[in-house]
This record gives sequence, structure tokens and C-alpha cells, in this order.
Amino acid sequence: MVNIPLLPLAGDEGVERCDAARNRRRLLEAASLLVAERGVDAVTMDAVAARAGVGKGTVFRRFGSRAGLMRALLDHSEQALQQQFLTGPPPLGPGADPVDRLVAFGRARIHLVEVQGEVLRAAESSAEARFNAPARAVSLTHIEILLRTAGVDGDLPLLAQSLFAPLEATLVLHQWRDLGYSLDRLADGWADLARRVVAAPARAGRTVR
Amino acid sequence: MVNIPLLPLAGDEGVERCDAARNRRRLLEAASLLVAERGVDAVTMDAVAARAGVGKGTVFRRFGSRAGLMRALLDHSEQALQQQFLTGPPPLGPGADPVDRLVAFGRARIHLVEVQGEVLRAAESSAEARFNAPARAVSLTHIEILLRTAGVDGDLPLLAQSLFAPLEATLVLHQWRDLGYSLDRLADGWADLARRVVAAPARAGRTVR
DNA sequence: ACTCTAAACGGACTACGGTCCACTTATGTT
DNA sequence: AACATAAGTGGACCGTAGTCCGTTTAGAGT
Repeated sequence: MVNIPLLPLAGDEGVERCDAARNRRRLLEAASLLVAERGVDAVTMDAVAARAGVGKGTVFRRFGSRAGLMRALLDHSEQALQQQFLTGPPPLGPGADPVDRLVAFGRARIHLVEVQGEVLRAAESSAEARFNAPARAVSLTHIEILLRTAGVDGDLPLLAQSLFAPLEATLVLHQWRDLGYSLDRLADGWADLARRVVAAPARAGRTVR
Repeated sequence: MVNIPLLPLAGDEGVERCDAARNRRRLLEAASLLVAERGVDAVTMDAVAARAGVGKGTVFRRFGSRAGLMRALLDHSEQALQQQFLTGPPPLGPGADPVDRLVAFGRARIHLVEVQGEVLRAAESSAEARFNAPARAVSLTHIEILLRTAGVDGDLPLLAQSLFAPLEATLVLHQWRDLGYSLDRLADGWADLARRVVAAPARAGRTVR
């Protein structure tokens, strides 16, 4: 008896065939070994494919693009961070003052570049990959909620984006490596910015044309 | 009588040979025609070279990279904007209240994407080109000075960078095109951010570790 | 076991950015 | 006019991201 197996079954997330899953694991392992051994630049799609013993087409089928592969490589630490600020202990997690949580969030993100810098940068190349990353959406919502909880009013979604912009890995990396700003300085600076935003009253309304 | 022609003569800016200058003009014209006719994506280095009737090597010699070529393409409007906020009439130029100037600056930059969007984005690809653009340095200094004039204290260079980050063309383009935020909304949002920063007292010092 | 089909695969192929270097030319000197 | 030389030139060449499509295979139905 057939139970209409062809229906889309919305949100069904399509289970991956087991050979596909196996190849995904192989590819991620290959990529992460390559990063460890020879740096991010050595992670070419050909190299990863060869190392994993699959064809290049497979790499693209699984990850869509180089940036997608990098994002997958980050997935673990991204999820860990999300866990921390969604359900972990204060000051990152629930329970602490929202402003403290905000500050801790910024600090955590900035310090991520110390260990994941190059991969983060590679994951951000291409506007496509950069703005569609699920991690981005989660972070934006998180910031927005913290702002609201802290009693900030105004155009919160946009404010969240503006606060998130200085945390972009490529920028942080530039400030740290090229400009010589320490990560602590960056974190303090962002904390200052966040506190200013929270402290000041909203200024809604049009500006002079 | 030889007057030591081989000395570096620091800051001498090396005059361009006239055939070189001619080719630069040809290349820029070719590039700008290509943008007009077939969009930014059609501006490949090969296409520009062919259209200008020069070799590809010449394009790279003149502009260094695709991003460099795009930057050169923007040069005119960038300089115009700089003129406006450095020496033009208020509220952009000197004379107005620093906060008003700041707001006007943000608004002007955001509205730049309406006409130059794609080219701006292309000019920002590659961290190298993005952070070394002279236009960036000028803007950062401008913001920093306005903040100082407005009596803001704190880590001003860093604060300037943080305020500049949300103005990045790629981000603005995303918010406008993909997210559907109007440019006016973006400008108002940025103005709000800037005013909050100015209004709030500095919060120097370390945050909790 | 056999069949069927959607999914997965792989690697040749394309297009583009960027490099390299042997060759040409503008320009100032004698 | 002849020369010297730094600057400029062009296009073959390379590596890489991403596409395409003919072939293979997992796994569900019978």
C-alpha cells in the first residue's frame, strides 16, 4: 500500500542518502585536514575532492561553493557559540542583564577570529554566502531581542544589522592583523558602541532632506 | 649636464608616459561603456582589454586588479563626494553642526548605491582593495573628526570604523535589494545610530572577562 | 531476486582573474 | 641623428571556481 510518497511534505528537509552522507563526512574531514596542514589557501575544491577521493562535482553538489564549504567547516564552532548564547550560562546565556549579554556576545564573536580567522574570511567571500548564512540570521535576531529587552526602541532590525556590521570577520581581521588593534581593544570598542546605543534615547523621524 | 635623474625623488608620483595615459583613458572609457551597455558582470578584464584595443597585461599594469579598475571607475563620484564634505556647502560641508554633517554624510553614502551600487560592490570585493582604498581612509578620518568636534570621547578611530561599517556598499545593497529596506529607511537608521553615539557618554574601561 | 527511478557521482569543460616575460616605444641625452 | 634606457605592451600561460551532462547506484516497491 502506497502512502503518497511523492508529496513534498513541507519542511521535510529531505534525508540524505547514506553514500551522500558518507561523502559529506569525507569531504569535511579532507577540508579540515588541508586547513590544518597547509592553510586555508590550500583548500581548493580540486584538492578537497582529490583528498576525499571523490569527484569535483560532488563537492559542489554538497556545498554549493567554496564559501559554502567554509561555512560548513565553521558549523561546529558556530553552533557551539549559538548554544552558549541561547541556552548557556551568563553572561552570554539567559539570565544576565541584556546589556551584559550583548557585550559578551560581541566579545565572543570578535575573539572567534583568533582561532577561525582565515576560515571565517573565506566563508564571507561572496555576498551570496555572506548574507544568507543561517548563523547570520540567528545572530541578528539575538541582538535584536537583547536590544528590545534592554528597552531600546527605534528601528530594531536595522539597528541590529548596524551593530552586527562591525563584527564582520573580514573587518575584524583587518583591524587586528593590518591595523594592529588588539582583540581586547576591539571588544572594548564594540562594548562601548553597544552601551551607547542602549543608553541613548531613540531619535525617530526624518532627517533633513 | 646630467642632474642626477636616477634619484627616487620621494613622493614624485612618477609622471605617466603619454601612450600610457592614452591607454588608461581608453581602458576607462571601454569599461564604463561596458557597464552601461551590459552591466558590471560583463566587465571582464579580457573584455575591457579587447574593447580598448590593448593587451590584457596593460589593464593589470594600469589598475592592478579588477577591483582596482572598478575603483578607478568610481573615482569621479568619490572625489565629488569628498569635495562636498570637505569644502562644499552645509550640511555636508564645513559650517554646519558636526552631528548634522555626520548624518548628511551617511545619507550621501547610502544614496550612492542607488546609482553606483554594482560598481561599488565590485570595487569592494577582495579585502585588499576594500581596506586600502584611499577613499576609505578619507571617510574614516572625516567621521573621526566630526565625532571629536561633536565632543564625543572614547576610542575615536575605532568608533569611526564601527560607524563606517554599516555603510559598506555590499551591506547596503543587500539591505536595499534583498531585504527591501528603502534607502531612506537606511539613512534614517544610520542617522539614529550616529546620534545615539554622540548623545551617550563614553564608557571607557574594561568589560567583564 | 528483479526493476525502477530519483539521487548522487565524476571529471571534462568553460570562463575568468592574475602572472610572466620577451618585445616595443617614448623620451631625454649626447 | 643616433643612442640608451626606463616605461610600457601584449598575449600565451596558469590555477581555480563553477557548470554540465552522461553514467552509476542506493534503496524502495513488488
